[in-house]
Amino acid sequence: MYEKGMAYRKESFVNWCEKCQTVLANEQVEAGLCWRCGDQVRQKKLRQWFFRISDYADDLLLHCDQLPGWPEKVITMQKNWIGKSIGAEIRFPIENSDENITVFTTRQDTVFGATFMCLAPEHPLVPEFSKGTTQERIVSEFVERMALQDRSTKAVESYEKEGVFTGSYCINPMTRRRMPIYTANFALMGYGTGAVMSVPAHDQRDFDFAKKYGLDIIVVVNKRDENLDPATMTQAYADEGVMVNSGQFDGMDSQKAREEIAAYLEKNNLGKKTVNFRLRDWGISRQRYWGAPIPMIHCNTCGIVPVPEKDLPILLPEHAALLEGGQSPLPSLEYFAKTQCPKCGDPNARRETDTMDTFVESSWYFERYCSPDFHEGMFDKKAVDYWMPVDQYIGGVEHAILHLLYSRYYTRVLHDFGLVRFKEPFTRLLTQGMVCKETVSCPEHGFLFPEEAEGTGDSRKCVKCGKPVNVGRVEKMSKSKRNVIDPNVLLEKYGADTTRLFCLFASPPEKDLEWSEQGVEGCYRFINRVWRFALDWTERIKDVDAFTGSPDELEGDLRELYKKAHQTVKKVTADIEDRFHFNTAISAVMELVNAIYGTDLQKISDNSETSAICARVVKFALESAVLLLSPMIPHFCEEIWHDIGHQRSIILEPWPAYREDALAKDELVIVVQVNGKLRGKFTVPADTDDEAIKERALSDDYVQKFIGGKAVKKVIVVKKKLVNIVI
RNA sequence: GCCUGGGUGGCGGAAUAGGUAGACGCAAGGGACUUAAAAUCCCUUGAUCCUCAGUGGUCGUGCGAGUUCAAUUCUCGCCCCAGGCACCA
Repeated sequence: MYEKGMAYRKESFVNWCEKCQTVLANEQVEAGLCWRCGDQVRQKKLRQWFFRISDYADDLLLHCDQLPGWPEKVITMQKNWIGKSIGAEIRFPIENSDENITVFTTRQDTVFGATFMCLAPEHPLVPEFSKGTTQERIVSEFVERMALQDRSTKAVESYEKEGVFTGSYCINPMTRRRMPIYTANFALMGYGTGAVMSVPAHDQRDFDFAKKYGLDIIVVVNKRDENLDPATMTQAYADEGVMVNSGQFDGMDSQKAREEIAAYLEKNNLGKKTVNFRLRDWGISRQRYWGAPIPMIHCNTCGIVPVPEKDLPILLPEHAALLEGGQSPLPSLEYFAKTQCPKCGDPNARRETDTMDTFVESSWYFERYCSPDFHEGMFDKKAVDYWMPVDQYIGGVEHAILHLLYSRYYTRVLHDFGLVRFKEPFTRLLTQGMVCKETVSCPEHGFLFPEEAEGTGDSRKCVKCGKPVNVGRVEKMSKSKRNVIDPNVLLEKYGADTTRLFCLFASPPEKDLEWSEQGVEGCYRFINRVWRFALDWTERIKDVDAFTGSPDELEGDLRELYKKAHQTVKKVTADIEDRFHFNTAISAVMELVNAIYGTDLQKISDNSETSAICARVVKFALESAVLLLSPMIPHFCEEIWHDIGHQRSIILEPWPAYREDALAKDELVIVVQVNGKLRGKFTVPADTDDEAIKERALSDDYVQKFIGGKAVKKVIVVKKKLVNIVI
């Protein structure tokens, strides 16, 4: 990737704790302080490795619409994350200089209204602009203060907008107006060019900023039916409208002006039309011990040299002594860090000691899984050609953006290297909801496992020190927050089948779930219910063939039971195949089992005429239930399967099929509404036509009571379901 | 703050193409069986109102509007909860 320009180094900022001598993750910074030692965290500039994912932004975006097997919400999130916006780059000449500031904007139509400029505090020009001016100290203090602030997107966007004048001016290329240059906390170095042309009349952020610092507001887009007045405006007008105060563009529609102004800028060499992405290049460097080493060598003579392919992979030394504080031991491990330059042979070359973000490995592990024992490269191409792409990928929604986007990107890289034949790694995607639970923490011992808090409810105490615990909000289970449950407790008490059934029955998989063990008893009872029935009937059914004929050969309760079994097969099949909704699949089987219990089988069985057919229908119903349950509670089903007369394992059985002629109901329940309110219901044979149903509904005594002699305005008949009488 | 979801009985959830809200299960209450308990089985269970206790009335799917003969489902506005926001992975 390095040789093809897909991996490169650049400077970027990290959260640095001086006391712990380590880089902190955003979640490890709490209110600007280190979560371990409470020391001030500051932004430190480091030279780090990046992957050029931005080269693939357009392709990743384009193919979002070619993933029909992915949930819509994930597609939307990825599109928004990539954040393609079409706009223009505009160059603003700096006063008393030959240099320009380039900005990116999607609203070049408002350029005539730009009255000041804002640069990100990290922008390299900021110190230059203030140098030698009265603002120099104020600016450097501001920049220094910003360096102490959390600069994550989340934090930056929640700060109150503030900034300081740098002491310099630039010139609006369209109006020749002198624009003060500010540095402001809402300008992001990572987006666009790190500079924002501020148009307070038509951007809320700029409006707030201008009001705060008394900067000029000029209206350049009027509402179509109203003239805006900067003096009375209480908020920015960001919508489309009619151009004013914009020279030759006056009177034009703002949408059209956007095109025209872009063309004008380009023609007059003041800027150009351009596309910008929100997606930033992927920083893969980690200054940590655990992680795959980045296989690069720094040589004093040759510069950066990749480790030759024959020496890959570079393995992490597994027994390094950990250092005081939190820094990685790799740079100080001479046997690891010191190496020979593969190019010039210099024995004093140094290995790169940054390791890779673990997202790198999770971006291609699925390819590796196709040939885990392969030693001649990343993976065996033949195996990958055979197995990949993944037909059905399953993962938590928390991965909807990063992991899934990185995997899509990395697959493209492999594709462009000719290593794989596809661009998209996952054909169908199911994003599971998260299992959530409240967090519990002790003022002294931090986050506690649930079993480390004794007592009940809010009066729980820490088992280590007896102090009352703080019960936090419900959030996704995680190792770091310790709000986790050990499945072994359930496994020991109820066994694997009950535990599996319970987890599947609790809710559909894509939904978040707050963990609770209420209901596990019911699953245990259900399994036992099936077991008892099978046991009761084993002798009568183990040597007969299950009935599989037409329902017309049956009558009464047996016919009903037989149909119910077929209907259940259809429902369960659809629930699992189309929706992955195991909870409703299980309730359908529960209904079938209830129907089996609810049929007076003893009576039918005792009658010598019906006894034989009864055993065969019972066998079909029970077998259907067991087959349908077998993916969910396999051990239990295997055992019953043998008990009721089968030699071969149930896992070798095909999935049950249903008969179309056994699905149709013999009778329909028709609901009657008067003005949309339920007023009655009746049963008709399934082949009754709409007209007859309508007559029956209108003549119903009870319904007539509600019509009360009033004129019927309209009667709506919904096929096989409902009649609504409007009066 | 921005993006994406979600909100239905005491609880988990169902309603798959706008058409009977509450399937299935838990919990609770009552009963049967038992010397007793466990297990099992049966019944009741959204709220509320009623001199006609009924195949009863009214209300009810986070809140407020709207579209429709009909809205948990569609539209708009709001509230709350969760996930993501680029170094948790």
